[in-house]
Amino acid sequence: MAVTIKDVAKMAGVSPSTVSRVLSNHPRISAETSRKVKDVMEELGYHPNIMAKSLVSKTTNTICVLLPKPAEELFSNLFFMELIRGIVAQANRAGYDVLLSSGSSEKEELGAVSRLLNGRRVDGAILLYSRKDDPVVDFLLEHGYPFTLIGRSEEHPDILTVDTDNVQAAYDATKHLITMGHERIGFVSGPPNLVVSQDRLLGYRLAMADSELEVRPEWIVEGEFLQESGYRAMSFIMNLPARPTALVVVDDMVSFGVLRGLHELKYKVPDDLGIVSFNNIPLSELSTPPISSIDIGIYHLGYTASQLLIQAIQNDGAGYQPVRQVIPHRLIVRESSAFAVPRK
Amino acid sequence: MAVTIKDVAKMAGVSPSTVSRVLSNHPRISAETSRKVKDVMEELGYHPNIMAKSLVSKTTNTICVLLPKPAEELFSNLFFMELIRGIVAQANRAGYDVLLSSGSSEKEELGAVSRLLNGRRVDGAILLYSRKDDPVVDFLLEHGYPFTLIGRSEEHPDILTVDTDNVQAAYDATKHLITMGHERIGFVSGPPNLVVSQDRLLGYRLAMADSELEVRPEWIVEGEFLQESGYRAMSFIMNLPARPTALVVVDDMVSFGVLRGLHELKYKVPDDLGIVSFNNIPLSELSTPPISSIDIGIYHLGYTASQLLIQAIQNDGAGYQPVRQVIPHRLIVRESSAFAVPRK
DNA sequence: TCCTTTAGTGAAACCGTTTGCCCTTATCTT
DNA sequence: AAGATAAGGGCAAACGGTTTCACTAAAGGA
Repeated sequence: MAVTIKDVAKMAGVSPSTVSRVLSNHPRISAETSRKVKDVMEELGYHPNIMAKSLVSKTTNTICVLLPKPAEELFSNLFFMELIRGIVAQANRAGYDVLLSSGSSEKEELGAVSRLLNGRRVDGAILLYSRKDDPVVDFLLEHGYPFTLIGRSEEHPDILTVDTDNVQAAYDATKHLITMGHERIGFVSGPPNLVVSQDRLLGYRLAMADSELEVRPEWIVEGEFLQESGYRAMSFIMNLPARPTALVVVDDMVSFGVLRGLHELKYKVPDDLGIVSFNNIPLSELSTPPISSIDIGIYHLGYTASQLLIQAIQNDGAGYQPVRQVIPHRLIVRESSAFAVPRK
Repeated sequence: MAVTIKDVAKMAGVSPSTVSRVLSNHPRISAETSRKVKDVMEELGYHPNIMAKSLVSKTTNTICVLLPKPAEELFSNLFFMELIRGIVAQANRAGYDVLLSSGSSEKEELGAVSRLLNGRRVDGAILLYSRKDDPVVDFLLEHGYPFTLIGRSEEHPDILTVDTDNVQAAYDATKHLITMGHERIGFVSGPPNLVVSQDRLLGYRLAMADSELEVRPEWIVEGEFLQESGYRAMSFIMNLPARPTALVVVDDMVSFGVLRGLHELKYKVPDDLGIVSFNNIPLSELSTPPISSIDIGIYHLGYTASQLLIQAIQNDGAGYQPVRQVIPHRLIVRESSAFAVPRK
């Protein structure tokens, strides 16, 4: 049987309340008593029971990270790993624990959220990315639970979010290729129902328009955030009669697919096709060739999401206003866009 | 104010005890009462308070994953991602939540473990890999907390572990290269104080000995589980007067480093250097060229670790005997070891 | 018909903390 | 010197469940 606050109290010759107050540094405890109690705690190896504490304080010092439904595959993406790493680092620093939760179906997903939040097991949640009409967002909003969304919600512009300026990022990426001498530039996009896909596509279009370059519809290919998509997009694009000399690719994983396909077909990067993509996951610099990528500060994104969530939790009710925080990005130029060899 | 068991009881015209029993499917509740109570729960939107439940049941239905100290870098390794993915999947299936915990220093690490276990916030822990003389292992053992170690402990052979037969795996990898016609084979190892490094090195030696092939000391290079190590190992080895024609590499991430270096120096894989490595992380097939790798079933490893831990928790005390479970591995042959071009 | 089972439920104690309120002393005020 | 104030602690009631025990009513046994 574990040693409780009462055991300490008895041994120190004080009441349980006093021990509790020592624990929370209550001002009305004399230095002497505090000393004495702490000694006893040490001696007995006392550790406060977190559950009991949570029960009465109605706060768990725990947040949860909700892995999106198709987590099974996506989870393999280093992107999420980095995100979680940032979240955990900041949460731990702030004295919070992080619970990981995934559901294999949408129903399960909602069930898990409901169990965790309604069951008062966690104080708030982080959503790793934004889908359209996300029922989880609706649920959280409806119940007034604190949460941070990584990304941007079209339906709910006024919730707590941490995001990249994806339009600008894509603009920058595209401009970079243009600067390197490319004129025929394609775009490999993600699922059209993800806000991030839309934003990046828009940025690409803006940059092309600004430079008065033509954008042919067949140069824009949609897919998933998976390498297979990149592979497919690549074969489609390389078979076009007038094919682009460079590609803006929505995600590094997708670029890996493109790269692999090109390698199989004996094409050279960047000579035959320049590439720049997004996210700059830790492996972007390790591929052959290393991929130029927009660094969106994934770790930082997670770190900030965690920070804001905890702030929201702690100021809940106190007229807390949700924020939309934008994390700056920057282009990392590597070999995949090294120099232009425009072909006519 | 959230709706409690008492509210339900009042509304349903029964006692709280009855509601509680309905919740836990107690056999001695009439179908009629059960029906009635459940309706009321539904109507009121009742959700049991998990903390309260934990307090009295002295069980949290939560396990924690302890990220090793230098997690900051290692965490970027897809290996851990896969592991965690497996752990979470199985835990959730068994009705357990997973808490992620990392400490930036060894002291913090132990503090975290102690807080979580002693504070009764989690029922058990999973250690992601085994270090020599791990103080965390000592702590857990000393207090009798259930835990699973992924890997193998030299000091404590009789604890619950899930592992790969790394000796055999390395043997297989090496034999494969030999079968492909290689005779001069080197080995890029990990930190010497990790059991896994030792075991794999041993397997390599055994295979070489079995085939009566020479192993030159300079063909064995130690490093970290990081790509930089691979890069360094590569440049060292390629500068040897009589260099190997193939390499067994202790981890895929390290192979990426090797690959990158070779690419920079315009060497071809597998023509100039055959490579086979371990773990088969999801990116192994995406590199250029794709890496032959021993698939150790990372996900499965995590899944099993979780499963065994939960078993141990549930049978704790009931004469539970720790197990050492070995997950089978298999070689995935890809381009990096495609066919031998032995050089004299 | 009377006694023992058995099924179904309620009462109350308890899990380990926190905290509002009250009660002592010791220290000031005037 | 006596009432007021302040400082330091203790009591007991929550927090939201679970579980032992006791109780009632119906059923079964002799």
